[in-house]
Amino acid sequence: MAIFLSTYVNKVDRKGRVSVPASFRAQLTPQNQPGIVVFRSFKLPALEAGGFDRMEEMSRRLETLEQFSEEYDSFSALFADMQQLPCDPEGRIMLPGDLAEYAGITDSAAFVGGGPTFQIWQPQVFARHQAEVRAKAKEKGLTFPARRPGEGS
Amino acid sequence: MAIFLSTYVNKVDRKGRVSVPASFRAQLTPQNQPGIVVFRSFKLPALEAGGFDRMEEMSRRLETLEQFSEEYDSFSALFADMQQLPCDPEGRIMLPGDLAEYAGITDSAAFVGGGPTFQIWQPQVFARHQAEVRAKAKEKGLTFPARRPGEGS
DNA sequence: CCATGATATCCCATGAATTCCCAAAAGGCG
DNA sequence: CGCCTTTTGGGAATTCATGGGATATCATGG
Repeated sequence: MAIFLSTYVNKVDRKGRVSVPASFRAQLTPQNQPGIVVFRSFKLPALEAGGFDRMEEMSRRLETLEQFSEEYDSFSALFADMQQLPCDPEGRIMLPGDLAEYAGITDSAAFVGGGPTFQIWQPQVFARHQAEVRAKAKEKGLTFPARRPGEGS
Repeated sequence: MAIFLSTYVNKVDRKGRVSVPASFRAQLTPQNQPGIVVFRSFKLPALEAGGFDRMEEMSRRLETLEQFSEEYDSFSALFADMQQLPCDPEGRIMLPGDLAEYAGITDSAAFVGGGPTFQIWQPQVFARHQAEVRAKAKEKGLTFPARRPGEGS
């Protein structure tokens, strides 16, 4: 299973292209489908992304929900919002205008590893968000590795 | 299970490379991935580090949480701050500038064994920290956790 | 069905940063 | 005292991000 780590900030050129970090690409190439799949995050001003296999996984999970339930509908709506972005030979993607706009991305983009998936942010917006999350994590005392649920300190 | 013991101080050369202590490497080589995973400690001016397997475990645990839940988010945020640092053939890693800066590391780094993981410190900062911790432990008369029922030897 | 313009894709070039490779110092051990 | 492992150093080769020009693809209107 692919694992996306660390944060990389790359430039968006005037044609709207951005390099996907090489280490992310390395996680993606094993797939049959080249490129990434992206959709707008529910909660955050950012884009959720992953390999094609990740979306297949989400599709399988969706099937565990009851069809015609409200939950099912809202998640299946996610798939309507997804776009598959192919990589060019140099490993870049073209960020469609509507997605870039949603995330507020203009001249550079932060690729943020999140384990099995990753996100794409406007760098400064991410920096603020990251600071908040880090403060919370500190409160909660998350460590490396995080304590297992049930394994009280 | 890898166990990291003792403290080693190695030099950082002008390219930003440091040797990982040979005994640490010996603990890491059994893994498929050569190299270590590092992130900034929440509480301390130091870097937390471990083998790649630690991180895979985190990723697996993350998969057991519901995506888009708050718990999932704060957990996956840890990955954004982690960096996988591969070893070169001589057993060195490249310490990225932002991490080195966070720990105040410039020309030498202390690798501090911490059992299943280890830390990387600026040597003098670590010396002070070490002294404090020992003093506190003595004061409090710390005890070591007993074995839990049901856990393997 | 063709012409036209805009968009997207490919291909190559450049500079910077990283990684490899070889080799010398330093330290440990018999 | 000499051998072996480990650390350290630097030059060469490679990878990577980025930019621009040329070519292909698509949608639109005629």
